[in-house]
Amino acid sequence: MTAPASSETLMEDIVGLCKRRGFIFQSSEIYGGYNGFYDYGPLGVELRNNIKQAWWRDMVQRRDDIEGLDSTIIMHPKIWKASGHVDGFSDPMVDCKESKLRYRADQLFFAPVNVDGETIGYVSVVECIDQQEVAEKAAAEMKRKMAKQGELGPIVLKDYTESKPEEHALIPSPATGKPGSLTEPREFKLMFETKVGPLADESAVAYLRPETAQGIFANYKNIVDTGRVKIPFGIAQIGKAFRNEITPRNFIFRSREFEQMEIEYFISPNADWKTLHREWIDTCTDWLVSIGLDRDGITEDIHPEDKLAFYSQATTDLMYQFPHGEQELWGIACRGDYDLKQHQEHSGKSMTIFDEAAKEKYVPHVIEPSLGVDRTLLAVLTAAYTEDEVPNDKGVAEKRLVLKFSPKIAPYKAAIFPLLKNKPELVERATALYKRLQRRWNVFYDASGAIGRRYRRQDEIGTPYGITIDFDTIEKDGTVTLRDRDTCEQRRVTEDELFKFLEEQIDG
RNA sequence: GCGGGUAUAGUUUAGAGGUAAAACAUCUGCCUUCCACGCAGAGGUCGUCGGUUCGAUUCCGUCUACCCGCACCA
Repeated sequence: MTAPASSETLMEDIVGLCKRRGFIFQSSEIYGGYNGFYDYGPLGVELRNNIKQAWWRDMVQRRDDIEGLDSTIIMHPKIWKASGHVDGFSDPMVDCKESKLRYRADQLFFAPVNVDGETIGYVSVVECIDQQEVAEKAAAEMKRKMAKQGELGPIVLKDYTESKPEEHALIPSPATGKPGSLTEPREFKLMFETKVGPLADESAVAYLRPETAQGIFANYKNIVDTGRVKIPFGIAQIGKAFRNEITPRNFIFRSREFEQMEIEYFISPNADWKTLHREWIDTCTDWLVSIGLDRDGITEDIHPEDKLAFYSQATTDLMYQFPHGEQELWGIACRGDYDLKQHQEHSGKSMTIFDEAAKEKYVPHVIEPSLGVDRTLLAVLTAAYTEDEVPNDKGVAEKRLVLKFSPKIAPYKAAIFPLLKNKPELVERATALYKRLQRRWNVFYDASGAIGRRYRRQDEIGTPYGITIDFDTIEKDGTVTLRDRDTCEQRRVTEDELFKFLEEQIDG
């Protein structure tokens, strides 16, 4: 009867619901919107905060081996030099206007073809293992086609970033083999730049962080020196990060301003990192299930060794079935000692730690579980979005839209209703209960309209429980009705039972 | 960035070269003893800028945003 959203839920349904109910708005909407930026409305900010709080509680506060951190968004530019982001995060790109293909300029190679010292044309090739061979074959082919006699000169491949402007019109596109369709190399800076201090010259250039991880590495020494930490231990951080994505797409899945929840978990270089990696993958999966994702919807994508980033020993992504397809949700990477070694080298400060248990000194290796808040929120919305049918007062089945959030992360935990608005004794009793509950949880009070309509409204924003004050409450035993969002079933409970129940469901 | 499509109330849509309509939602009032009840009221410079025209929300162009594909995503 119920169809868990996942694949058959259209992104548009979720976007529409988010707008209609005040979860997520497009940034700067009154000025026509701003590509890649989103704002969180009254319900969205509650959901988002609840996700972050659940993560912080489970990963930091309820663990003995992880410390928290909150570092700045703008840090010393040398950090990004050391991490490799300044060099690696801005790639000049070249487009082929004819084939619509795009190449990274440093992966597109070309060479002039010389016959008896005369340049008869150019060949180009996309970076590959046998690129020299491919280029030489193309050059020989060109010589043959042009029916040139003479000695073919050596083919010296250079990448496109080394090309001279006058050569651009002569270099063919690898896709078409014809010259003239390639654009000038254009820089796509993936880090946002700003200037720090009153002087706006080059020396003042600083970056908005493209990840929170480097703030952790930069503070590693501080925490080792002050935190009484012992290997293995982790440092966790939640914070905004910024990437000037070429194409932000798919709602909040890829945006230019986003928030990360990252842990750097430091281990001995001699540790069995494969086992520890596996443990982290399981911990992360369990956590996603605990906030309401379907375990069957989570799959593991193990990056093949030859495709790994240069710093990585192993990476496994937890994938989730989003409305736009199965996509990366949580990356769990074994980064070795690359980052700490880089900072040790660039800063000149020792990043070694003395391992009391093993009586040895080393730069620890690190496992990095890195999760996006916004992606998690989208996954939670996807998992929660459900259309089912419930009978109305005439017994006819009617469509119902319900967000089945886990009580832990639901924006409102419960809604309190007086059965009727025009009976002061009901309103008074309901208001009193509302005030009591509000001291502890984010709850909602609603007196207007038919009771059924009020239930449905709460269903659509994912409030797990409805509490109704009726005539039995004030005339008989003081019990209230507790209505379950997912089953629509009701039962009578005393106020004490109510508090105990909510405590178990929400804080448990 | 490229190609294609779209843009009308909070949402989903209708509409005609002559200053706009429906359903649902929202808010207010009345009514209502448990799953979208009923009645009365409230809301729009038709995405932006420009052009054609006596007159443009409608036709044309620019920009912006969104959707689909390609490419990109250390």
